[in-house]
Amino acid sequence: MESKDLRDAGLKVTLPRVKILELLETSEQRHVSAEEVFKMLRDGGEEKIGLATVYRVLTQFEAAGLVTRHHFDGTNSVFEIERGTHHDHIVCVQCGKVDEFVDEMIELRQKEIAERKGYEMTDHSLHIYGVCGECQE
Amino acid sequence: MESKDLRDAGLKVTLPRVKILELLETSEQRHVSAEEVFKMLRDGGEEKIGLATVYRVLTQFEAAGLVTRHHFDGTNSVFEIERGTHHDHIVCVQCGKVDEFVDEMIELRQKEIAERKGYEMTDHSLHIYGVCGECQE
DNA sequence: TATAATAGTGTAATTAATTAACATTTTAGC
DNA sequence: GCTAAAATGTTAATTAATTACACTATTATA
Repeated sequence: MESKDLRDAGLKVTLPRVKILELLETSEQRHVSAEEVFKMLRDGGEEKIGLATVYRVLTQFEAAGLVTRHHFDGTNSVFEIERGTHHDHIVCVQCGKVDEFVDEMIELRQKEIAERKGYEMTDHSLHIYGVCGECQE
Repeated sequence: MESKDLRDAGLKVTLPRVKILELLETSEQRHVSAEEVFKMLRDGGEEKIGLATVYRVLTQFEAAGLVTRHHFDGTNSVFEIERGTHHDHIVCVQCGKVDEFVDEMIELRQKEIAERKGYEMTDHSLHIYGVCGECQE
């Protein structure tokens, strides 16, 4: 039930928020841009929700830890619903498909590097770009 | 001599290109945005070079392999002159300072991960975000 | 359940980064 | 030096994202 998650996040339960959260939870694509969310809402018959609201809601969700924002390559941000487990991404440069992975060794090395350089690490982002199996033909 | 590099890259030798390349080679900051390049040119007395030219030239340099484009966090792209050696970045979230590092272990693991997932790796980007020593006070 | 206080929304306008159009200028090879 | 092809500067257009603001909906509480 999405209303629970919203309330827990200290957000009022409103139609746009419920619909967007629902959409993020059920979407085929796990990584969607604000524009895409907007279009998907439209396609789902939700015609009254404005684009600005989508941006606002996604930003609030990010602040509340419900979603994570990624800047894959350049253009626009994509959002991903939070499932508690940290992971990095591997993105197909042809079709845009996104896979996920975790590598404890890499995680550890990063912490060490930050420390060695005198930084207090707050975050990191690792993206591998490549051509996925299907696009290799 | 910059003209040599430009010619080798198959680009005509023009004043904007020479100036921009020179600037990238001598700048204190190794990572600069197009706007910053533009301002630096202005400050250096080069008042006729337009912002659009700066963007164009930087994009051409990128295509020619003379510079690398990075998308640190969201907003705008920054460019870095190519020095042959690959490296990743650690960015201070307070002051924007950028340090560099290389870790062979991480490099290797990434290749393995891409392979395991069936991708032909073309590139990768690893950014560690944190608070640098100076900003920790 | 009614209601006031507060927060959220939609529309339209705005900003910031980047790109495109196009007339003019410059470069490189002859 | 001359000419074709490429590059530039100015200005306008795009794109992603944010803001202003009047209006509406939610929720705690009576």
